[in-house]
Amino acid sequence: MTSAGHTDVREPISEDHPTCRLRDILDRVGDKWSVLVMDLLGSGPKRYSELQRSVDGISQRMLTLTLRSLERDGLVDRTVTPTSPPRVDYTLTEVGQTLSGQVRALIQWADDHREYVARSRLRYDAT
Amino acid sequence: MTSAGHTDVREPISEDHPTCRLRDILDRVGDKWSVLVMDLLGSGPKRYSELQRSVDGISQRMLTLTLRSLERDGLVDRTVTPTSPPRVDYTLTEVGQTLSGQVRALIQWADDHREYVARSRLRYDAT
DNA sequence: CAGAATCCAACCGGATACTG
DNA sequence: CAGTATCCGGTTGGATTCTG
Repeated sequence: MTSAGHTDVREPISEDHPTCRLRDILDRVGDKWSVLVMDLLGSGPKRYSELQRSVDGISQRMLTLTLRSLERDGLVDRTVTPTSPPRVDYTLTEVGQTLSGQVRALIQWADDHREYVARSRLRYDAT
Repeated sequence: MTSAGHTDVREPISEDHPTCRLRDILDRVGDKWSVLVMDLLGSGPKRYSELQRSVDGISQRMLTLTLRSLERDGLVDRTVTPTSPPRVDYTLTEVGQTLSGQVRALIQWADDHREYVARSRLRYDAT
């Protein structure tokens, strides 16, 4: 589109290619902590400390960054109860739940093909 | 399961938690280049140089690493034609195609919610 | 053409310490 | 309790050079 002279080779993927504009969504799904947190929130609202205890190995820093990011994207709601000490609850939004569903489908795929991938790797590594 | 004394708090996510064993699959989906390469291969076999031209901005190093990784997992087939100069074609395997389908579903989700996410971010950043 | 190998800068994320 | 701020080591990936 930008220049002439192409034959039948696909256009290079650039900024306005659909796949690229979806990068941030894919990053989200690929993100270790986001997936784990969304998975936990899928079973109901959780407090900050609850998440920290449940997501094994997550640092305070990463939990906060992950929640902020999910909140920014409208996937998670943050509810502050200004008691003392303060209480903060996190919930999946409706849209967050639909993404969570997609992730679950992906997890299903992985489950269905775990053996296959494992065997492929063994075979490949034997070379 | 490992220790007593829990109330109703979920078990911490550990190595043998399903979500963790699927980490490598999610990493694959979240990987910038893997998704782009699989997307391209979805429309038919491609040569190495063809991929390099089509995937805008990918370095030789990353293209090779990505293809090796996809091949290792049994998602991509590599066919060498030992002419001179050599010719190498890459194709999605059957399993690779099914994953590609999942990714497409995810891309569909992102398409359906792009506006929502964009607006969420604008609102959040305005704070 | 299709890679392999090396080098190095940038980013990521864990650990730690501090706060309203 | 629910964070924020700072430091810093490890990994990632781009640029470059070389090869069958």
